[in-house]
Amino acid sequence: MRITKADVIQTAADIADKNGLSNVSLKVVAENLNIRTPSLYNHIDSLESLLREIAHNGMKTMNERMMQAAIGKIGDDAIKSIGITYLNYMIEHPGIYETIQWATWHGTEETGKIFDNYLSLLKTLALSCNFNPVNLDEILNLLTGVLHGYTTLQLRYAFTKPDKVRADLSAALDTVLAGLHQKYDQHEKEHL
Amino acid sequence: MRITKADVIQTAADIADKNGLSNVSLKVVAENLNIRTPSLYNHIDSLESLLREIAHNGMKTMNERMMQAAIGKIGDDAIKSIGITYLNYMIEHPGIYETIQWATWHGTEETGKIFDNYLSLLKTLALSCNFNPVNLDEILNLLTGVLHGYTTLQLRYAFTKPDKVRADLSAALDTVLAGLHQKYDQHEKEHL
DNA sequence: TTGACTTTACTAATTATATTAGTTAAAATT
DNA sequence: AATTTTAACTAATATAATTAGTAAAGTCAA
Repeated sequence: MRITKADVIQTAADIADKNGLSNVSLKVVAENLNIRTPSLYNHIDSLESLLREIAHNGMKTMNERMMQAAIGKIGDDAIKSIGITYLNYMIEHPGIYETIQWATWHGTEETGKIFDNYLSLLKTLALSCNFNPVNLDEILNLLTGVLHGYTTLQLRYAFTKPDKVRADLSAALDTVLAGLHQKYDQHEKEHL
Repeated sequence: MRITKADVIQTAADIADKNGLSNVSLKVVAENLNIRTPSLYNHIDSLESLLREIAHNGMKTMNERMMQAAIGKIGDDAIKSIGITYLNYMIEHPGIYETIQWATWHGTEETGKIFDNYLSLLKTLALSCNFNPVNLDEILNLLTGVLHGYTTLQLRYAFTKPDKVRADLSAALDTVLAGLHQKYDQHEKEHL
């Protein structure tokens, strides 16, 4: 009967997934929780901060899932695996993903930190691809960019043809990785 | 003294660029135009539709600029050129770009049509790269994805180090194009 | 168990904004 | 010049976020 902060965030996230971010209002969240709107302020600071918390929760969950997905894998294989995991999360939680994009523009330090955790995972995996560490930043920028852009633009097809979109993402990552290997692969020193 | 629909959109777009999309309200737009809020309804249908018009205007302008930028160029050169143009627009008009992203989620048929024009330009240029036309869709999806994702994620650095971000985007596109060529280049028929 | 304290709910009131209705004057059109 | 359209206005309404102040229920130490 008593409501916790986690309940509030969860409920709001569910509404976002079902009806879109623009339909998340304190009024609707409160109704879903069977409390009055002002009571929400016992758990949150403002609507904005609630949205940010939805985004942060989502980002953290994605990070965890991607870490899980990378376990036991290295190189291109690992990169593609987390890419598919990223896409899958977005298909499952389009509203949360929309909120994450909102947070790109309305984020705080915390938002940046969670994003850095993601970068840090990608960095480890990129190193396992045998790329020259000197170019790591360029490589990360490209990988994060492709993932974000590709999944966002393909999301509208992802509900009707999820398998095709997944396969296409995999192919797209193959292409990008091919380019990266051609350009940044480290050659073993031949004569020492 | 009399205000036109174009004035309203322009004013709203300027506010978005200066203060961010979330600070675009009918109240503020009206104040900037020195009219009362309800008078705006002589020009627009709703706040939502105004935002959509900002996005559509911006997308059309980008399309025009990219077409200009592609004139006299083919192949990788042309692709990179429109990529830089895309990034430049975003740096100049972050608020409009934010609105375009909003329209990704709240778009109409019209939004789709304008996006198709962009795709159509990219398609022509991709064909001039000598890629196998069979794979055109995959190629377009990757190119649009990289452009959107890369620019979005790099925007925060783009104001302080625009030249670096531009150079990095160029390098990233080189990488992607290298991958695309390796995978999709058409081999001329050798014996006819 | 009781009493202090904290948490979380409530109602009532305030503020801000979008939107509608109805009106009028200027501009454009015939 | 008469008519129609356009675009401004004021006044009113609706909805949502937020604040203030209060009460009940839960927690915990003595």
